[in-house]
Amino acid sequence: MPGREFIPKIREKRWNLSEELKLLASWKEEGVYRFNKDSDKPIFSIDTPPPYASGSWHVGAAAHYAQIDMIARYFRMRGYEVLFPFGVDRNGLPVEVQVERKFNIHAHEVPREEFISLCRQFLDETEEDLVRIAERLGLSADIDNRYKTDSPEYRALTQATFIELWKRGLIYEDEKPVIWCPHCRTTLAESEVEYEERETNLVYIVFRVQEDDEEIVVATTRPELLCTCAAVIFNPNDERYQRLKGKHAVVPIFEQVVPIIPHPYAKQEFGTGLVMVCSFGDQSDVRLFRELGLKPKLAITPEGKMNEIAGPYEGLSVSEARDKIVSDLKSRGLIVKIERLRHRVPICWRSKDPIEFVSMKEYYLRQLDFRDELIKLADKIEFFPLEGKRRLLDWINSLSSDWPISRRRYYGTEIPIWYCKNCNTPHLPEPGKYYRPWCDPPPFERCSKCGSKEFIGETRVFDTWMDSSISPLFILGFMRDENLFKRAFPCSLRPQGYDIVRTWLYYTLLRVYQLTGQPAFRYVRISGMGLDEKGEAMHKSKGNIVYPMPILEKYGADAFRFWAASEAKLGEDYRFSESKVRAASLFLTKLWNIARFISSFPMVNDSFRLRPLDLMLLGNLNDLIRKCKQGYERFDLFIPSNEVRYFAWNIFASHYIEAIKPRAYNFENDFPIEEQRGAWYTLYTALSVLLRLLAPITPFITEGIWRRLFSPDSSIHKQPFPDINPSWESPYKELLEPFMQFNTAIWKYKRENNIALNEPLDNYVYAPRILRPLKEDLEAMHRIKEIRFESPPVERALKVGPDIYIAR
RNA sequence: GGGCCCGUCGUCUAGUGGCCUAGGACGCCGCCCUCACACGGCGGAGAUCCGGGGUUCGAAUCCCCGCGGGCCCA
Repeated sequence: MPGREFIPKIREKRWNLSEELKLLASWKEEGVYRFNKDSDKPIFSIDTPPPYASGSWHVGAAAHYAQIDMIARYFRMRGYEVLFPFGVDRNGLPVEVQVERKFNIHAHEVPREEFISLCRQFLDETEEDLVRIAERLGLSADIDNRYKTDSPEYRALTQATFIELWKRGLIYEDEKPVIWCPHCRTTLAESEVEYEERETNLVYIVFRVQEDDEEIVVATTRPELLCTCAAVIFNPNDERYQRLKGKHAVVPIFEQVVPIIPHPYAKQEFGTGLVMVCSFGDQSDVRLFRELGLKPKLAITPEGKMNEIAGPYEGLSVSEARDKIVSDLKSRGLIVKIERLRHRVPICWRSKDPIEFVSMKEYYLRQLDFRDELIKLADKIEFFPLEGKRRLLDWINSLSSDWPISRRRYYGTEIPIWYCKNCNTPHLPEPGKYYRPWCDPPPFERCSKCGSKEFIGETRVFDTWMDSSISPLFILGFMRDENLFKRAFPCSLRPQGYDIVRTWLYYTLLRVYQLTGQPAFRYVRISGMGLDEKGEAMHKSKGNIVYPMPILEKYGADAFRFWAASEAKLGEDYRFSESKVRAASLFLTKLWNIARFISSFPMVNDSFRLRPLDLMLLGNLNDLIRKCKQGYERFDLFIPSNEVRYFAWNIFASHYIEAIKPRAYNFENDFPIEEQRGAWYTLYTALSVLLRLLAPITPFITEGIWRRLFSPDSSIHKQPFPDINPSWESPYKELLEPFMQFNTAIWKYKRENNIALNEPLDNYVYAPRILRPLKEDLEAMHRIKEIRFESPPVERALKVGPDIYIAR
């Protein structure tokens, strides 16, 4: 029985998943991925999105982090010192909303300390969950030293940057109508507003024209705002209402007299074509008031109730007032009709309650002045894919007000200001420490203006994006480690989803530009969203979240990671599919068995001679390296994962390995020993390349094979990424296609004629001349009596493939 | 209402004017334990390239008009 002499060094028939856990432990121990800030290597830094600790990851999010890890690993193999931090975002409204729901409380009804500690507890629990998944995924990030955006160090930096911007005059306080969430009781930024289709009533209300007592009908979705109505408008092209121009309308119930004005905002098809302008039903009301020079009256309190301006409706909630006023109008016969209407309602991104406009004194960060500069700045950053930049520019162009950065909430970074109790002058402390003005003693002796010794601490906190938007500065040591910062800034890569371009990306570019005058990043990678098996977004409320842990336990991190790499073209949404994870694990088994086969032979480095068949493979291996590198460099893992899978399985295993078996075993001594060694050399060389091409994507199994076959003591993750080898280039490269076609043709013929693949083929086979250099290999591989490279005898030849014939 | 993006087998995708009677992977069907692998091999079915019109000797690929989906702004 042949084969006895060659026993595979790898005994197991497949990769054992429990080895993943052992490797995790040994990597940790060996510190394979540790960042050395004193290294001479160029630094590649990644501004990893700090996951928000208010919920666990679903498979889509886990896939995103796995992708980022692959990029980190690639650049490490390319010789960069990779700064791959891991942070957890813990500030802001989202956690407060969750805690309020969980304990059924309202933040403003509980002592502040108590509420904060409930938030912290909640965050600690979910954070633990995130960390477990991150570790199991094999993220080569510095998870143990993870940063938290609510740590004193981080918050001190947020405050320090605020103090800096304050000094530069970029912060101002202003009382004006703000976007307000009555549920969260806080101001919101434009970016925190979402829109949702909802059904409401469109109420047709009778107004009287003051000049001639004519009755006109105005349609509105916000009848409770009648008391703030300041004008009625119609479209300048609307023939029906030209006669009203310059006249005045009397608002029912409240009897205020308002001008009737032609304005293009009024759509002729909407309602009656007459629209009332109130302060404020929506954003366009705000604009119209400004444009028409009207004086706003705000009738809604921060609690979402009507105030004294609403007269008899004072104290009612918005929706109660709406019902009440409709029934009052009805009893006076002032309602013509009520229609159901579906329209887009602006809502709070967290509580999903409709937003209102209330007048509030808030701090603002100037951003409108920076629009042109930011648009120019975007050109200095490379976007992958390019479309991500469009989203950013669209958003910058649509900004209409400065950024309100103060929030009347509790779980956030405190605004570091004390006010003189006597003259109210704001005092800012020295940057560098973490300040809590609502409970800390003021760090001032006396007021710089009036000398008073008493101060009142600010109670508001920052919009959480004030924290998140300095993440690249934080990780690079801004204001804390100037050496590192000088070397590493701008940050190399920002990876993120397209859903937070207008928030995280925009605010980061704005703030980093204001603080440093430079683009925050060299590259921005914008990925798509992970969807469930049906292609729908995963939401807790929808109950369709697929959690990663069970998948990781069942198929292993490598299979999951391979799926994450191979499923989504960069920038496109991707669906989760368990069967594709399983398919990925099948490929890993295939890879394992390729290695197992190769491990039957000794690794050789000399006394070998390559045959054309070997050069054919190696030449194509060069092309593969080229393609993979290009993919990695565009941060697109889809390319290397699919290219390597195809090459390893459908070229290397199916065709090359099958073809060199007779030579690698060489039981009949058909080949000189140097050529046998040539096959061994090629097998190991190809495997080494394939493993290293895949190492960033599937770090576990590649490491497992690497340590068994190549180097027991040193990690594959410390190896250089494969380079093109010029000596592998040869014209034999072109033989690959015809070679595979030839094999397919013979296999098919044998099968159709009930000849086992290992049985001899006692016919002459005619093949295209180009294959002549492979004659001996092909004859041995298929056990063909003889291959001829000439025209076949027409009458007795059976065509089995392109230019391939079998003589009968 | 305006702007931008997208639309290829059931699913994910290749494709950037001729190599496409559209390639691969998963899934599906049939046959086969061939000495690395049955978590394997071989073969098969499966796409009028969203619809319509045009440019061109030639279009999935370029242009126009629809339809559908997404995002942003009104």
